[in-house]
Amino acid sequence: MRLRPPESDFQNIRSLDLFTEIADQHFDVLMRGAYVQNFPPQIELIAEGDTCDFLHVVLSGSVDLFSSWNGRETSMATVRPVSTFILAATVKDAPYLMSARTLEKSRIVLVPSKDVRSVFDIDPGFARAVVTELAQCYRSVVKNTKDLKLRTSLERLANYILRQQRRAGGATTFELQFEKRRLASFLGMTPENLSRAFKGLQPYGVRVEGSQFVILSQSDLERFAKPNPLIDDYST
Amino acid sequence: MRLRPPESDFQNIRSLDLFTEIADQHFDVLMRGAYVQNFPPQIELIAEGDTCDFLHVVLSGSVDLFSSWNGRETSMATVRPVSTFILAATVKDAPYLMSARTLEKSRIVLVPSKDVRSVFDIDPGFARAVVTELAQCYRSVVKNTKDLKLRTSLERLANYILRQQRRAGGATTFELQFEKRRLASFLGMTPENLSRAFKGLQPYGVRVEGSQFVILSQSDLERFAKPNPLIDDYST
DNA sequence: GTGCTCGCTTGATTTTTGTCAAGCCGCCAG
DNA sequence: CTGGCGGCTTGACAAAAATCAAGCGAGCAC
Repeated sequence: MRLRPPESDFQNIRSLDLFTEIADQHFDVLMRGAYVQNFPPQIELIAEGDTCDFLHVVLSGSVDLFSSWNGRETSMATVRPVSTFILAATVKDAPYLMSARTLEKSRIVLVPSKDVRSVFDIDPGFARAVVTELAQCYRSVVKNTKDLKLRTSLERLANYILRQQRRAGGATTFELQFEKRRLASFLGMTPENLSRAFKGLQPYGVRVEGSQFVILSQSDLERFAKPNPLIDDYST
Repeated sequence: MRLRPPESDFQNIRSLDLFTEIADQHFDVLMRGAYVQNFPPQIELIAEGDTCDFLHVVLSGSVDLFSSWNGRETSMATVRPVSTFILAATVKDAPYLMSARTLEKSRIVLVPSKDVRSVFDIDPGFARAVVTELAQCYRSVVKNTKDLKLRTSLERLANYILRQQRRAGGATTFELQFEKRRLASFLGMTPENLSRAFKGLQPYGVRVEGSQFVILSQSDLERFAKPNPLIDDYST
């Protein structure tokens, strides 16, 4: 089942921000120890608390990061191609704080954590990329915390819709990429409340039909949502 | 007002995890560009959205990191000596996501961000320390998010009390280091609800008198709080 | 087709949390 | 001492969110 990554995957991985500045021979070191694997949907890749043996790179498909406590569970983030996850656990050699499961059929590269750490120590370009990526991750979580603590669930949903619209290229119609129950969990609410929240946004020109979102009035929605780059712009 | 750090401060800064592995001459570079300053209480040091010119190091006193949106405000973290803040904005050269204000009279070192970035590129020991520190920060925020999303406010308070107890060396009696209103904000609740939550923990053996916390029954409190290292252990 | 599952929705209800208003109390200036 | 201020608490109430229960409807096995 486990295979060395073929040439075609190399290019995908190499094109990641994390690997653009790495020296060729160091990239080769990482890839020599790496495995690529195809997973079916709904497979638990890692469990929180486990020790961290591999940095994961999602080449295709998508992965849900989630956490549990006392019988409750919450979705923390969705990882889409091409990006990495659990970089922090990798560099700290600490246990995972989140579990991960495939949402759909996914192709994933596993790079041994100790290789990542040793290349970090000898390749300044890679070191800079790791620190930039980590800072990016940190800032994303901080933004998420601000979203959770400063906004009501209706405001979170409104801003989520605006962010997804931006990701979809600004179109007034776009698709939700996963189940509504997962969206509810990500936004910190119950599926029932998400249903009601969709209705609550109708007065601001939002229509939801199945997994299709339609924004009838951009200005009304934005006036209500009050998006802020220091919360909603995930690129900085 | 602005002064180069005197020798006595050097030792404090040098002893930070961030600077133990840095080469002497690189540490000197950072300190040559640095300023040390004493601030009175309640001074806003940085405002979210500002560009990041300095890495901040708290030598004494304490600093509150907080964020605002749409007229609301929430406390994100408290920084105590000796540690740094806004490392992520520094390495990314991106705008601050949080504002910072002194809680009490505080002594703070300001290290120019560009010096931090340039030393990062030439000093592998420092680079490793930066990435470790950032990973630590990231993991702390993830834990905080899990706390917020998986627990009720009463459970958050119970676990907060247990964490503070640990910080205080495990004693059954210890002091809250700041105002209750700030604790309420940090825990994501109103001051009124915090008051009621204190009462709600009385059946589990928690007594609050002024800023004094007394744990009458460790086991009852722990049975209710269900602390978990993947949320409550800030050292890993 | 029928019957089933599963995710989503809806309504009724309870629980939790926030808001508003008032009062208490320690602290400090005058 | 006295008065005022600010933080904390309390109670009554309103809003938000979770829970419970039922029903809908698309997809699928048979």
